[in-house]
Amino acid sequence: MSPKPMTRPGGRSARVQEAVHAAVRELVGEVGRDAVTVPMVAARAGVTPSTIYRRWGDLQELLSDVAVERLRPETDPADLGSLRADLDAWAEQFLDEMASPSGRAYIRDALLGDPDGSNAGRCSAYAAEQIDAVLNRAVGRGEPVPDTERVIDRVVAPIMYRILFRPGGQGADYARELVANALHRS
Amino acid sequence: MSPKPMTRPGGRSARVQEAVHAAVRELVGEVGRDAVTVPMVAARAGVTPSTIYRRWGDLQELLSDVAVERLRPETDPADLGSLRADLDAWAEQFLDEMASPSGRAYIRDALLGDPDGSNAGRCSAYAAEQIDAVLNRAVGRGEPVPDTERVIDRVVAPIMYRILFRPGGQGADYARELVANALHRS
DNA sequence: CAGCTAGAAGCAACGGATTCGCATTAAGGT
DNA sequence: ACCTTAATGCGAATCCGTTGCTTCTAGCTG
Repeated sequence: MSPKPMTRPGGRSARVQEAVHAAVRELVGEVGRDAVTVPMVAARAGVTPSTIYRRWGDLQELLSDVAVERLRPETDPADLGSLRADLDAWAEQFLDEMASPSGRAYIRDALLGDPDGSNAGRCSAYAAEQIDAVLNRAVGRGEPVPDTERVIDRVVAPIMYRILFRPGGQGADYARELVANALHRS
Repeated sequence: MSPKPMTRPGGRSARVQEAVHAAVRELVGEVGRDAVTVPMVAARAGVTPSTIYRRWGDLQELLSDVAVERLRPETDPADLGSLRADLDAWAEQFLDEMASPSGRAYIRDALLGDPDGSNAGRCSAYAAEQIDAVLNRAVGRGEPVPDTERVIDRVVAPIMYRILFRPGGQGADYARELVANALHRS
């Protein structure tokens, strides 16, 4: 949960971290992402700026940290009765959320302050978990299912690539087409 | 070639732009990307910081600008006699270049300081051009070829996704596997 | 070819972000 | 309950980023 290994997770550190995260969320909503500064966050969180610089090192790393938390899915994928329906629904929702202006901003922030790629790795893990849940349900139904990696390569990767490298949104039909390709002769 | 429309392409502006770009390349190599600052670049380029801020607005946009130029492929894809061989070779080289630490850094920088996504769009266009060249050659040979979009979705997107979101490099065999999937029953 | 115009770069000063050393506090273990 | 040490608070010094104004030069016009 913390960007740098927290050797002492107890009370105060956790409180500070939560206060800072909350302050970032509030301020981004109030003054806009580009206007947020470290001293501003520190004041709102009741903390000194040096604390933030020491723990996160950088405004970008802090924003990256917060962005990853907002990219974490809150609910399990819906169960619509079949693998195809579940994947279609999940891919459409994923595309919608990620392609929205705020979604794009969070993705960019998450990648931005992330020298070692660990935050990006967490985003990828979230998607993999959701897909695993869908696939495991399908296995329980006795349906033939593709590999998780295959779904990531065929559905998640193209969606993210287009969002990042090809401004100009894609529709829900594109998501369904990708799902069809992923399930084809699985 | 310039981030903001250059209404006066003549002598001085062009010289300044080239000097600044060269300074960035040198400094990134010398002190590392994270240690580069605008005043540093300005001093090296023999320019005042305000000039850089006015033309690029931001260190990130400047780095993005330089990164895109370094991501531009210098040579056309090799002609090895068959679509499969050409695509294999291209995908392997692409993966190699992009997955290297400096490649990752350039990709991140290109995406980073890019509010409107135009730099990212250029990167995508570079890859599309290279793929088009390979596919057109194959058409000339009478080979059946997949759609460019299909190759992007099946080969380029997974590679970029893994590089960006899954630290922990992929080998050349992964690139070949993706190409095989893209050509399968094309 | 000379003068005009406007865009681009130089200059300087201000405000704020970032860093650093040192004192203080509070976890976690003994 | 005490001790060790990580983590935070505090304040000063530094450097970056920003802005208004001036100067210069490229490109146009007559």
